[in-house]
Amino acid sequence: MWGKYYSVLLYILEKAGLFGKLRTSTIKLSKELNSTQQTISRKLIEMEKKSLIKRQLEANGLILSLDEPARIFLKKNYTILEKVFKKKIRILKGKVKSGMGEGKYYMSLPKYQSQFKVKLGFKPYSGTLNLSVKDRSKLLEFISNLEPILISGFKDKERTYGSIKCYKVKIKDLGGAIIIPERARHTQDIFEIIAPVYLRGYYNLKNNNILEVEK
Amino acid sequence: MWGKYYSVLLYILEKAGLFGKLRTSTIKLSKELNSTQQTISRKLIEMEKKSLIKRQLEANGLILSLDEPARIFLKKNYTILEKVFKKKIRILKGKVKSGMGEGKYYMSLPKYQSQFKVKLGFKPYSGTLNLSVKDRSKLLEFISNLEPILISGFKDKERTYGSIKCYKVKIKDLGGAIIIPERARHTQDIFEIIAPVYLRGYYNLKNNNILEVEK
DNA sequence: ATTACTAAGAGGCGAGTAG
DNA sequence: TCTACTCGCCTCTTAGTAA
Repeated sequence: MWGKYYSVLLYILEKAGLFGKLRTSTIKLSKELNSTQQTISRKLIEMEKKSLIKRQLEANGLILSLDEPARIFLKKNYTILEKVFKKKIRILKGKVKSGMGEGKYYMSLPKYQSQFKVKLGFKPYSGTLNLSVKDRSKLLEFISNLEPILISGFKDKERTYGSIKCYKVKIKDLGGAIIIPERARHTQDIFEIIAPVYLRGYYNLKNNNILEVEK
Repeated sequence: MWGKYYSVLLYILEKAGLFGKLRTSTIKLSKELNSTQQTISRKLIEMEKKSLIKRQLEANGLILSLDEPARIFLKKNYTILEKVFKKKIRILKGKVKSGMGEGKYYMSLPKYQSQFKVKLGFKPYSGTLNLSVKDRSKLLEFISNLEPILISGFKDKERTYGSIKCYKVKIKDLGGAIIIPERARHTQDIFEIIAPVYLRGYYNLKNNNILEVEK
């Protein structure tokens, strides 16, 4: 609806707040918004006509403030964004699945192991537990506001071992981590977790049991 | 920067979340966003080229999801809006000023008095205290997230008495209210408060003393 | 210094329509 | 049905410039 004016509105909001006044000039605005003096001048006039802003000409520039319809418009935008960004998912449910044993192999490599111990604060059991989610987006959303811990990759004579991103989580009463190899097929809906113990044994897990991972 | 695509991005975000997928069609989108099928089709292609979205053609429509740059862009927008809308100002400072005695006259009118008692929960002292702020925007911002309580106006033989908006506040240890007559000169930087007692006497206030009004 | 008009060119929009 | 192309129309942008 007023998308054309959105960047200007947001700029005024940021600099002056909902009710404040902003001393500026069309030249300054054009630089800050990657536009031209002429375009800003015209837009401000249009916005004033549409009651989006109040505009006051001064000797060396102008004074701008938001008008009521713009305040309502921006608030509505905020409400939509807030719904998404404030929703903090605390729990991710996964279904226990069998892996192919690659996890066990990689976890056993000393160059990874030593980093895990230092960066995660525990010495992981030398194997991973595979969990599946309905949709990979669930996993991505869950980790999106977690701090990634980077385990660096390395080379030996034969091949290259990629780096791994870890996200610390709680698994029932244990501290553990979700691990995501940097270059892996990100297509499937399976992720791996590690913990100081053999999780399958420790919690007596069978395939297709549900396990909750918590922030 | 991507203002042109903002409404589409916001729509996908709202319907699918940051990582989710949205089954839709260009026709459906065009209706929801007040545009045309052609324009939406073109925009989606452009957005895909700019890596704003992922776009998957299906037999009867398409599947859309946000791509990383769009997630970052939307998050940045949210952060700016959040700073403004989350900032809850809890205290408003005002400087005590002399009024012209009109406050006392209006507050004494029984048709206002009875409403104050019922709607505010206290019987106000029959006078108002005038406070000035540096800038009226401070006042507007302060009351912007408070619930207005409407005191209706009335007529007698001689004239009309306008309605009044009240906002409950705390004044030190007292419950009181900011009162804003509906049709008053909104130009000046003075507002009035009422309380169950004569505030000037109760707190021994002199002109130009600072008084804090709290939510 | 400013703001803002003019005019020409760039680019977005949408009806018609193909696949 | 659906998506997406073409093309005429129209709006928006911006250099030049007046005030």
